[in-house]
Parts: sequence; C-alpha cells; structure tokens
Amino acid sequence: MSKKLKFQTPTGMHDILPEDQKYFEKIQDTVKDIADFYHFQKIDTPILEQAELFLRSVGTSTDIVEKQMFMLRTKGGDALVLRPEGTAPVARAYIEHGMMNLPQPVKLWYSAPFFRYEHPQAGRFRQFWQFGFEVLGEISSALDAQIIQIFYNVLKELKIKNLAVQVNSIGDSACRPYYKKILVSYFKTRGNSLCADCRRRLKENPLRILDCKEEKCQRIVAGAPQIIDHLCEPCHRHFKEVLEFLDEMGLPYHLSPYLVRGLDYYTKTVFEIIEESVDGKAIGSLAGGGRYDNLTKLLGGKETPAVGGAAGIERIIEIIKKEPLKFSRINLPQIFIAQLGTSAKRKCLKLIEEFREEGIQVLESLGRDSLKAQLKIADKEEVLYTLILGQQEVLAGIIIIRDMKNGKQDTVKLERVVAEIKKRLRK
RNA sequence: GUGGGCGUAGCUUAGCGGCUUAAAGCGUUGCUCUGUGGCAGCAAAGAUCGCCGGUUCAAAUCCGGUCGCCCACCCCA
Repeated sequence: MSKKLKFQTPTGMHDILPEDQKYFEKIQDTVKDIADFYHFQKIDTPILEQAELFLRSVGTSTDIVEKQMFMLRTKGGDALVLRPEGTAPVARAYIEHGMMNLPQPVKLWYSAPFFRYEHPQAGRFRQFWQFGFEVLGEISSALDAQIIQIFYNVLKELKIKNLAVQVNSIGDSACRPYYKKILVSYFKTRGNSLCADCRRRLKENPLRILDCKEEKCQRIVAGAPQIIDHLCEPCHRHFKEVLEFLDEMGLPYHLSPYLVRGLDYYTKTVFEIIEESVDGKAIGSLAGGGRYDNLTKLLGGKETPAVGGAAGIERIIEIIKKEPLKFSRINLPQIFIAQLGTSAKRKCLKLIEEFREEGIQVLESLGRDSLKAQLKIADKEEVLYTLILGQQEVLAGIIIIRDMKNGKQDTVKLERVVAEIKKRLRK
C-alpha cells in the first residue's frame, strides 16, 4: 500500500544541526554577557499569543499582520498566532504582571524563535531566531542611545565588520500626521512618475514610499520633505539629544532621513544596523528597533514610554560564517578510554564514572572491540591522551596512558590514573 | 501572490544529441596490521536518478503536470 514517505522540515523552517550549534551558543553567550553587564533580565514569553495582541500593536495594515501570521483556533474558538515578533509580547507581560510597580525602568531581554508566513529567501525564514532588548518605563533619550549602543556592542563583540548604524526619528502623534499630509501632497503632484506599488502605497501607507528601491521612486524621494524638518518641539529635542548621546559615545551612525519602520507602534527614534557587505550580497538589516511610547496604551495599559529592538540571529550567523572564525573548543573531551576484553570493559565503565566525578570529560567507544578502531576515533576527536585498558592491564592493576601528540606511553597504577590525568591536564 | 534557477548515494557533483551493472570524490564500515591512531592500498554498504503521467522496442536523459528547495519582487530581523 505504501508509497515511500519522505518527511522533511516545513517550508522555511530548518533543523539546527550539531555543527551549527556552536554559532547559536556563541551568540547566546555574547548576548547574555552584555545583558548582564547592562542589567537586563531575561524574559521568556509563550510561542503562542492571542492574535489580537498583534492586531492592536503591530498594526492591521502592516504586512506582518495582513499576511504573515501563522494563525490557529483553539477548540474554544480563541484565535491564537505563532508570535511574529517580540516587542508586543514583552509589553503584554509588562502590563499583565504589573511591572509598572517595579522600580522603573524595567529592562528585559530575550532570545527566542519567531514565525512569519512568507516566502523564504536569503536571510529570511518562516521560523527564525531573534534576540531583543527592551526598556520600559523610561522616557529619557539616553536610553534610546544606549539601546543602539547595546546592539552595536553585541555585533562588534561577534567580530562583524563594516557595520552601519542608521537612525531617524519618525515623530509622534503630534507631528507625524501633519508630515504625512505634506508628504502625500508632494507625491501626489508627481504620482505619475511613481512605480505601481508606490501609487498604491500613496493611499495605504505613504511613509513606505520613502524606502522603495525603484530607481525612479528614489529620484522623487530624494527631493521629498524630510520628517526631521517637521518634528514637533518635544520630538525634535528628543532626537537631538539621542544624536548628542551617540556622538558622546563615539558611536558612528548615519542620519537616514527616509528610514521608516513597518510597525505601527513606533514613535520618535527608529534605527537599523546593517552590514555593508563587501561581496555585495546584503541580507537585510541585522538589527532594528526604536522607541514605542504608545505601545502599552494601545494594549490597554497605562501609557509607558519605552524603547527597544531586536536582531536576527540567522542573519548574524550567515555573516560570521563568511569569516572562518574558529571558536575555541573548550568543552571537548581530552581523554579517550580504549578497552579490550570483557573485564576491561567493565572496569572502563567504572573509570568513566570516576572521571565524571572529577569533572573531566572522557570519550569512549564501548561498542568497538578493536584497539585500532578505537584509536582511530580518539584521533579523529583530537583528544590529548588515550587510556588503554586490556586484559593484561586489568590483571596487573595498571593502565597505559598514551600521549596522542607524540605516541609516548606510560604505565600507571589503575587507582592512580585519575589523579595522574588531572595533573597532566593542568599543564 | 508573481518571476527565475535547480532537484542523481549521508554530502558535493558527473552523466542529460535516449540502449540498459547509473559514475566519481568526500564521508561511513571493514580488511591489509589477530593489542596501538594520523598515511597508503583494497573492499563493502549506500540511489526504485523528487513524484505522477506521456512519447518510445527502450528514458536519469525528450514532453506535460505536480511537489519541494534556492533566489528575486513585496516586506522585514
């Protein structure tokens, strides 16, 4: 009856195989160190959230919500989604757990998988990992600058070169609507020269025309009014301060007057960090974020100023891999135990436990009987010493220590071997 | 949703103007070396050539369809 079924990961989703784990671990470790330094605390939120959470926060006319959410319905009829981003869940948790009663600001970080239903391509998947930093309950522009600095630091720490930080301010509800009007009237007079997509955007989301890649649109955009010239007084001052802080920290950035972000909840500062790749193969931005002073209010909480961002882990790995950066193999075993014969095998099992108690990693191949095959594995694993235990050694109560670098062998009493290895590894 | 490229052993690929045991390298396992690795030689295992259908005496090879992957647009991390 059966045709041969071939199972594979769903479109746009991937196994993270053992050989790639080191990259994830490296990034996790780096993020955690930096989070600790800046006193961010880790938060994990559920993979599923109520769909409404994102409809309210991210915005109904954004691509994420319009077509990129994995939705499902519970038996009870609740609409849930696989989270497409991390900021709204963090804001939800802030409100739900009354974090406004904690000393402010509340600084949180996360590193987790997210989901968007879209066509996969370079640096873009349906399940992807992001780490993020969020500061809630603080209006000061110093935090905007610090958030940017933190993402920059993580990427720097991971040895990524040619980083370009782009910043802009998109104003707030006091000034953005006015700017939008100016922008629309500017584009309307030149509507015929815009691409088809942009003519559509003119009605739905005029700000998006600003980062259209079409040549002819770019030319028109180049002369478009810039939002920074139309910020209200508070937004203007805030942005000026952010830039001053960045200058003070010596962080290189570009003012990108036409940088806008896709999500509805952003206000004032927005930023992106990209890699200006040498080989011309850009894979989108590595990190992005901004201030979102309206988000908690949109979610039904008290108005809480906040700023944060997120970075794409797979994209970072893609870049790290281009440089053959070797991570140190600290956690690899340095001892291999080879055994010959049944009684040796028994002793060997016990010996492994003794090493474990001393915190020394050992490797074995209990299923293999030939010494040759065992040494071959020891060699492949690049261990420093191989312990050889055969029938003769068991009878004499001794064991052979073979130095894999030079092939020198010494014999020691079986009960002394753990101490001896400990001594040798210390050197 | 639209357009382009590709689908042959675990991996990387050859074969693709049709003729039958589908090839190689890497990797895996074993032997040469019956208690000693890194080299070498030899051997084995491993593929219904993505799937379905058509043309044909004969198809991995031609045609049609379908699925999947990759890349691009859109948008973003």
